[in-house]
Amino acid sequence: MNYTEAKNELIQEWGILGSAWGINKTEAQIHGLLMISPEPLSVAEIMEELQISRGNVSMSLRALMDWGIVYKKFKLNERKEFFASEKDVWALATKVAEERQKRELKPVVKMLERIQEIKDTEADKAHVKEINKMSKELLKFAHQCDKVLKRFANSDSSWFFSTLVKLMR
Amino acid sequence: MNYTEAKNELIQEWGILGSAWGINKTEAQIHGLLMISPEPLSVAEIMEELQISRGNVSMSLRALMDWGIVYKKFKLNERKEFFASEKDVWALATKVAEERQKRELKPVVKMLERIQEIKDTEADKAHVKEINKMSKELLKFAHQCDKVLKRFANSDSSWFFSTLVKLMR
DNA sequence: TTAAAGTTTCAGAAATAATTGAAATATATA
DNA sequence: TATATATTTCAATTATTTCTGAAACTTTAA
Repeated sequence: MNYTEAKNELIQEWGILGSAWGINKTEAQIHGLLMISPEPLSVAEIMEELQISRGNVSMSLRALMDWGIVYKKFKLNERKEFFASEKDVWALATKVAEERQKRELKPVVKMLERIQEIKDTEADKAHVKEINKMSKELLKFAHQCDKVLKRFANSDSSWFFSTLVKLMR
Repeated sequence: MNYTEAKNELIQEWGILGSAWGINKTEAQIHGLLMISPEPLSVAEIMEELQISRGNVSMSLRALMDWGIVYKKFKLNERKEFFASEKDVWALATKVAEERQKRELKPVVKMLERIQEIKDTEADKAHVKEINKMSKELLKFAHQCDKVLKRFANSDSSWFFSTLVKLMR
C-alpha cells in the first residue's frame, strides 16, 4: 500500500460513509481530503484532487463550515482562501452530534410535545391510548439523550471513554 | 389537537427524520404508523393509510424487517400477513445502532486497518505522517465506540441512563 | 478608479433514488 | 389438483438530489 492508494481509499470510503448518513458524498470526500492534509488547501487544489467543479467545491465548503468542522485559513502573502478540517476526532464527533441534534432531533421533540395532549372523543380509544403511550416514551428517551449529549459536548474523549469503560466493566 | 392530526404529524415528522439519516421516507413512515398502531396492520391497511403502492409497501416492510424493528404477525383465521413494530424505544435504538455499525461503520474500520501500513519512499513525508496519524486516531475512536455499543446491546435503558447520569453529575 | 484574482450563486443538465403497477411467484383452501 | 388469494419482483416511470459552468459579485492592489 502506497500513499496515493491509501489516500484514495480513505476519501472513497469517507464518501460512502457520508452518503449512508445523509451527508452528501462530495462534502464527505472534501472533508476526508482536508482531514488528512497536513496543510490547508485552496479551492483549486480541492477541485484538482477530487475532479469536481468550482461551484460544487464552494457550496460543499460552505456546508462543511456550517457543520462547524471546516475552517477558513489565510496564508501570508496569499490572496486566496485556504481550508482546513478540525482534526481532533472527539471534537469532530461532538460537533456533528450537536449539530444533528439541533437540526434533526429538535423538530421531532417539538412534534412530540405538540401531540402530548390529544382531545378526541370520536377516535378509537385504543388508538389514542397507543399514540399517547408511544409519544411519551419517545419524548422521555429524547430528553435522556439530550442530557447525555450536553455532558458530551463539554468533556474530552479520554475522560469520557475511560470513565465509561471503567463503569461498564 | 385530535387523534388524526396527531397521527399525521407523527408520521410526517418520522419520515423527515428518516430521510435526514439516510433511511428512505416511506420506510420511516411505515415504521411510524406501525409504532403507534395498537394492532398489527395488513399491507392493504398500510397502502390505504399512506396512499402508496403495494410494491412499495412490500419492499419497505422487507427493509424494516432486515433492520430487525418490524415483525410479521399472524391472526387466527386470517390468510394474509400482518405487521407490527418493536415498541420498546430502547430496543429500537439499540437495534438500529447495531445494524448501522455492522453495515456502515465496519467497512470504514476495515479500510482504516488496511491503510495502517503505508510503505512509500516516494511520497511527501508530511502527507504520509498526517494520514498515518489521522487514521490511527480514527481507528482508536472507532474501537472505543464499538466497545460502548457492545455494552449497550446487552443492557436496558433504565440501567444505562441512570448509571450515566449518576456518573456525569 | 480599474483590472485582475478570487468567490458565490443558481438555472439547467446529469445522475441517483424512489415508486408504481403489472406479471410472476407463492400459498392456502376447497 | 385447481382456484382464489396474497406477496414479491422488477422494468419503466417519476421525483429528488447533486453537480456543472458561466455570469454576477466581491476583494485586493496598482
